[in-house]
Amino acid sequence: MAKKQQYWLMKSEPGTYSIDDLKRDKKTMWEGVRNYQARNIMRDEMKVGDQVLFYHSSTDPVGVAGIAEVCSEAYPDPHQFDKKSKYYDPKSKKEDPRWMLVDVKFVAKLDEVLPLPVIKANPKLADMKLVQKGMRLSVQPVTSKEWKEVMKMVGRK
DNA sequence: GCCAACGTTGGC
DNA sequence: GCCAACGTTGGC
Repeated sequence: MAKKQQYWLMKSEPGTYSIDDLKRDKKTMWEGVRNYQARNIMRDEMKVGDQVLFYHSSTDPVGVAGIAEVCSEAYPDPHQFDKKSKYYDPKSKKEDPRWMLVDVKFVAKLDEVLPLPVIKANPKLADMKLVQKGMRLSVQPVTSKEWKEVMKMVGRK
């Protein structure tokens, strides 16, 4: 069976890690996710080759800043065992890690951020998880329809 | 910086 | 297992 192309949206505060950082690094561990739903998506659903909208939160302007691609299977977030890390989790055991992550690689930086209000103003994107009230998940699914519409809006095929 | 919405923790 | 208190997220 042919593998179906999957799409996601991942949020990051550019002060912590921006699309420019990813462009420089080429590839990064998506560390520090401490939310079970987001973890479950990374652990159970993400596949190498999945396409990712790289979203900048808590900044100006807020919105989609670039495109990335999942480039590893899920594995334990090493920071959860590092006492000095702010992502340290004393309740996580080496033999039973609580937090998983994937690696993500740089694909493209948008010429301009696609701002959240513009996304909200597009009726075709009204069902996007991102624009739902109270939606705070930092890793969330995007449908192929939504992906295509976003690509159209940013002038990519 | 504010605050609404949500998730997690812990007492009972 | 309930739920109040607390912490975090994230838009504005």
